[in-house]
Amino acid sequence: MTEICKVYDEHLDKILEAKKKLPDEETILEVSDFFDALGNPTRLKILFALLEDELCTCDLSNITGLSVSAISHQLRILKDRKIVTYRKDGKNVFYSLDDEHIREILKIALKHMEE
Amino acid sequence: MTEICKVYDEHLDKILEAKKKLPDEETILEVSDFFDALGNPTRLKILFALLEDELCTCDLSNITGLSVSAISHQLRILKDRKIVTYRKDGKNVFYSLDDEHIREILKIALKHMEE
DNA sequence: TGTACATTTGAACAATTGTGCAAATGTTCT
DNA sequence: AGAACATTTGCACAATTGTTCAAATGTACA
Repeated sequence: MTEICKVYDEHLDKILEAKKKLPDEETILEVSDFFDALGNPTRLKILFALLEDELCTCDLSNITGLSVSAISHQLRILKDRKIVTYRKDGKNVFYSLDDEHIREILKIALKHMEE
Repeated sequence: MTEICKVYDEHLDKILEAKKKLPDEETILEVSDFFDALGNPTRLKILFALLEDELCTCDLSNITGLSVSAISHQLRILKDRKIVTYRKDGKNVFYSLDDEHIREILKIALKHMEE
């Protein structure tokens, strides 16, 4: 921090309170990674497609119109961040949403946009 | 798309269904912008701090330990994306969360991390 | 009007990100 | 083993992002 800014006495309580209740750095970074994973059009298309049913890498490439490689790269990010899971079946790898929170958050976000 | 990938007959229905239900490009981009705004540690700190109470730019700089300028840049993004609102009071500008969806989503995300 | 201070803005720069390409790996079937 | 095809991976490169610094703008008050 380079600039200095006077602390108002009457703000002091609120500042201390906010500092105290702020989640710790590690949690902030985790939540940030989570939202960051959702904050990309390709990854969102993947997730919205998976709302219906599990799909393989190739299906997702078809649905999104992006290269299989691009989809695979993005799936890795979603997998690493525990947003999707997968099961292998022969040559195919089927991806699906990891849990109910994802579904819930996607729904709220869509609703948020409509207003 | 350069790579071509054979469409399985038995996947065809699921692909068409998913394509049909996918939100349109514009909506996808809006939702993506929304999550993208939440996917950054500095902006998250701002939002978590605002869960308690409205705060001015200077307060937020204190709480996060970042320069006033950095905070102001990030506040502009949150403001543009309708995630925070503000009211002016003399020399100060007080920011607060724009609506209940934000609060709800932040809470679910925190819960999601704990599991 | 001038001073003090809160906030915003624009330029610049390093760091990160998303994609395609080419090659590697995995799996099934003959 | 070899062919066929789904998937993953590493590299490269353009595009985007977050921060700082310096300057501009806004507001209150003497």
